[in-house]
Amino acid sequence: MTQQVRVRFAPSPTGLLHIGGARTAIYNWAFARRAGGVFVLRIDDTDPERSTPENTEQILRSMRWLGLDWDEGPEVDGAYGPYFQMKRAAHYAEALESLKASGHTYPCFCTQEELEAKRAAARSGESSGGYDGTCRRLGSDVARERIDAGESCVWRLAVPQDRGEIVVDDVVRGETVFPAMSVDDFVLVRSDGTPTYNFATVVDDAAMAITHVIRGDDHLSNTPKQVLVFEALDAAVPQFAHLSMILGPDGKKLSKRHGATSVEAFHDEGILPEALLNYLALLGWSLDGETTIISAETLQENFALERISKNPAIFDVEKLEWMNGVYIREMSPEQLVERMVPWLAEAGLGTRETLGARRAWLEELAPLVSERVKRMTEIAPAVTFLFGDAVEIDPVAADKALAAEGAPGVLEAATAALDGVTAWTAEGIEAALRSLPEALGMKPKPVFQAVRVAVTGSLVSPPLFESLALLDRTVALRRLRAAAELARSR
RNA sequence: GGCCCGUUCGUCUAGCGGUUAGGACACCGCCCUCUCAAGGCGGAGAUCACGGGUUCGAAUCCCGUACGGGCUACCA
Repeated sequence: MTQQVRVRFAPSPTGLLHIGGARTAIYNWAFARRAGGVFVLRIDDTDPERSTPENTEQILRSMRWLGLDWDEGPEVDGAYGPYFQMKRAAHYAEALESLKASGHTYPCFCTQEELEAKRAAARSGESSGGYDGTCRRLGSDVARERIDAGESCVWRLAVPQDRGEIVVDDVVRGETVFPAMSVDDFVLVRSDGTPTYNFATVVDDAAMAITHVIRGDDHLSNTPKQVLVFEALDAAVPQFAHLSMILGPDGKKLSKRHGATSVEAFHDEGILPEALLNYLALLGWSLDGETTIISAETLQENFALERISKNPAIFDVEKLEWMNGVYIREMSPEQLVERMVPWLAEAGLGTRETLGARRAWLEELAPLVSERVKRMTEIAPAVTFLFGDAVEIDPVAADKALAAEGAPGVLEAATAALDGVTAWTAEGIEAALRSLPEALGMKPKPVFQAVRVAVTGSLVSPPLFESLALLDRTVALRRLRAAAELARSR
């Protein structure tokens, strides 16, 4: 019998969903989908100091934006809830009781100061570090008395003395062996009664019947501890898969220093969710070594833990941008318009309503910009000249194209030619302007550059004829005349 | 310090005993061209971290070393 695959992504709401967490979530999600299993979202909010509801909201929003839907978790009821650790106190209490009954835990009365002293001694001396077991030797009667006397204590795991080696079966790393000696009697429950991470995680993973734990590399060293807790609880140990870290361009752990690291920041900076998902999926996993563009569907159908790479990966924004450009170019005009309207509105080029009323016009504009932008944020600046009457002419562009020899004549000729165009379409406009260079005895480039600067205000723009066609003829002519005036005055 | 993990073009990776070490981003050149892009074609770029083994044969297996990283909390 094969049991149902159940995986979980367990972010801590002490911050936003960042790139590393997002990738972990993607892998868990894809793995669950591929296996026809269940993807659980659990909020590990056991740090009351730093956890906030805003962060939780933010995380949920980022997950949804990326298209990572969960089967159980916040706002999605399931049979294994609640899905906030803060609401699971009863489970931890119950687990602690069972550990007390089986003798796998003991109370420790050592103070912070004593522990600090022990640690300092251990560092300078020989001992292997970790808790020295003072309270483990106390004897249950004495312990009982001190608890009854109201002395506060933590509960530590009594690591079996004869455990030998702990073998962690990791799909990514292979079998990793830890000497049980290297695991000390760590704290399960704090003196205030709250569980520590290594305890809560295991209690929940066991209670939620998690079959595969896919998480960051930084937890690999915690795994032997957790294996011991699973064993003490007499629970099945899940299959593990530890993912390498994502690093910044300098090879150091990714942080704010490296710029945007939260999923939300990428959204704000014009990255599409499908591109981020694609990029992250391939940062540490590969379909075949050839494929670079992969859809969420393909990912769900092909993701395999076995193809996760072991080495840490450096986050390369340039490649992400390239990928984002690919997705922008792949969109149909209708799709692109749908997606770019909010960005245009935000840039002040209209409201969603006024822009919505110009759908057909926007759909003609879309293909003109789609192949020259990498991020959604670049669209508005590239098409601003198509909105409004006048255009602001870039001084450098004016110097280069308008102050050039013959510019006034070019602009006058262009004005006349366009004035006579019968069909105001890209084709009609091109037909009218094509013959201009020859008629003026000039090379094509300076002629079209002068017109471009006059109409778009810039030396760089979408194709001239198509752009003109999207402008009102009167607006275009007015701009040409204004530029001619400007050119003459130079 | 102890215990773990990692190391193939600048970057992401393919490779799982025999390959001219493949692909993608970035870079360079050419073509296309009204600018910028996009696209097409081509190029440069990896003594597979280093040193020992095993083997007829090693990027691939084993052992060291170096470098990088993680854990070693009443953080997660």
